[in-house]
Amino acid sequence: MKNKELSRIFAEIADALEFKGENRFKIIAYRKASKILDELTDDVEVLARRGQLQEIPGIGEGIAKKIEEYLTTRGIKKHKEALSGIPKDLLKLLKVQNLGPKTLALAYEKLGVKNLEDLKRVIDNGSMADLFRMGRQRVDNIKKGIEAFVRTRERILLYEAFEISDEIVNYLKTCPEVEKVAPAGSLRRMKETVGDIDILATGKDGALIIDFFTKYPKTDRIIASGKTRGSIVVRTGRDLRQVDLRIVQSDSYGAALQYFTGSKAHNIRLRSIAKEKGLKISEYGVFRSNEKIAGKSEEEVYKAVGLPYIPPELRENRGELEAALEEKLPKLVNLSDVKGDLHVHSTYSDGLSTIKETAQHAKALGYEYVAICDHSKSVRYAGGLNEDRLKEQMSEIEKLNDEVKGIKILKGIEVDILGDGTLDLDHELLKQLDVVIAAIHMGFKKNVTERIVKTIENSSVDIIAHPTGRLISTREGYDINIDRVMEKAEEHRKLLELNATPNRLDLNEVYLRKAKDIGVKISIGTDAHSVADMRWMLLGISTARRGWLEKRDIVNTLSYGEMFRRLRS
DNA sequence: GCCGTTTTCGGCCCGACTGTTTTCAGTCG
Repeated sequence: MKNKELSRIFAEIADALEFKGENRFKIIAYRKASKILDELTDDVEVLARRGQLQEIPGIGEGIAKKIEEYLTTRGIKKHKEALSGIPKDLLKLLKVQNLGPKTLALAYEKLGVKNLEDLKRVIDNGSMADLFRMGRQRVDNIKKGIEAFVRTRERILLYEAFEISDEIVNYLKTCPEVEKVAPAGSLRRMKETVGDIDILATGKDGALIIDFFTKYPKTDRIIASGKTRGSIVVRTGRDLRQVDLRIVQSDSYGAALQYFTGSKAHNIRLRSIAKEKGLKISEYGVFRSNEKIAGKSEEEVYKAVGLPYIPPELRENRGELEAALEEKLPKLVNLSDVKGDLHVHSTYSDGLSTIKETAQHAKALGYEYVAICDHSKSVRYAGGLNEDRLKEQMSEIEKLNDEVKGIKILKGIEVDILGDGTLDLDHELLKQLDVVIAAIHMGFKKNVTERIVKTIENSSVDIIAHPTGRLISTREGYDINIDRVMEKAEEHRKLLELNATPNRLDLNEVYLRKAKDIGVKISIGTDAHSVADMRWMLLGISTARRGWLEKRDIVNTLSYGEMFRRLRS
């Protein structure tokens, strides 16, 4: 698929045009096209062949032609033209905080800055500060931006962001001026990775709260501090991470929460809808001329615009506003709908908790069942089970099922898919298990689609684990034809896993939505290697919600009996 | 560059903070 390549090219065009001071709406259009292509599950080449490119909202005549140009000539003239006269590494510097396109262009034209090294040099030798409208302070801010640019990873995993934000939220709760405080931003939307951490608070004296905020013990430095907004950089282990706090009065809480939760694209679209109705939305409320008509709660804000409440996980401008207008929003699955975890490891392979501990923990979580799915023998580094060890485990589970009441322990395995698409444990033995999850852990580049298809056709298999094999921000995932896998899974009524491990979340939200459209059911498993990891179910459910999934799309929301019938059907 | 039951031209969300300025540009979210 050429989707990602094209996405990158349009992002580069946007950056280049921004640097050159082009019309900003044109830049927005290219950015939007880049995002669309990045999230598109259909092959852009197929759409182009069918002449359907312009059916995608945000792709018009100009961009469609450029996509076609790329597909036939392997290049885009506009891309080359936009980048011409710009040194290769210069645009990367747009990611440096406090250094925008205008300033960068000035530094390039007047001082010949071509890359990070040049930028550091002109800052240190003082020539940067002599530029028009610059000065010591602005240069100093750019210098801090460079430090962050070098030291901060782009985005962190959702659960890491949670840990940071929880601590700061709890700190803020100790401030007497603070009334309400809650995380917002991509964290509240439960996006798989989070950039900056956004927190919203209400209180009468904003300046006092911001001052308290900036005194947070792990503050590395203060970026901004005013009456309604503060911004600090906190030290989190080896990394630095920006945290923004916004303060509003409590009668604007809903409007502010809505606004700061985003996404940006969702808000822009929402405000356009409001504008069409003669309304104006800001973080302070919904206004008709100068009269405030809503703002206390998010429900109130959406209602004022004539919409039902839209859950944060859906707010990405991926059709949720249209669905809301038509009263067709999905009834999203909730954590409380989950009746069991279908992928947990034990001390038999590389897990840290015993089967008994796992069962008791599952019971405490309110589950009806938990599936013990340890690795199979070819995953040597994880102490995978051979046939004999698996039989031992099966009889222990049978014993424990008599001993531990109120929870069903399922006999399972995470069996390895070998290079030729066969499994590494005996077929007859697998047939005796309750749950068979099949997974690829080796040979990521070798005929992956064919191996998975063959596995789906294997009657002893119930679930395909982490179907794309991606590791968030470290590994791309297998070269896989996901359409073919989903169609086969649907045909054979097999389940695809939503693996809830923080750096997997595989299937991702985009593929989950596709699975739902195709009619493939999903099994959420935490892949827990200790009872504490079982809390990751929340990440799984959040990702499912971001993929528009409802209770009926997920098998482990079924009661034990129903779930078991579904596996055996 | 995209888009259109008021438009094929003229819009395109809205506001805070900072630093450099005597009224605003740049950056960010």
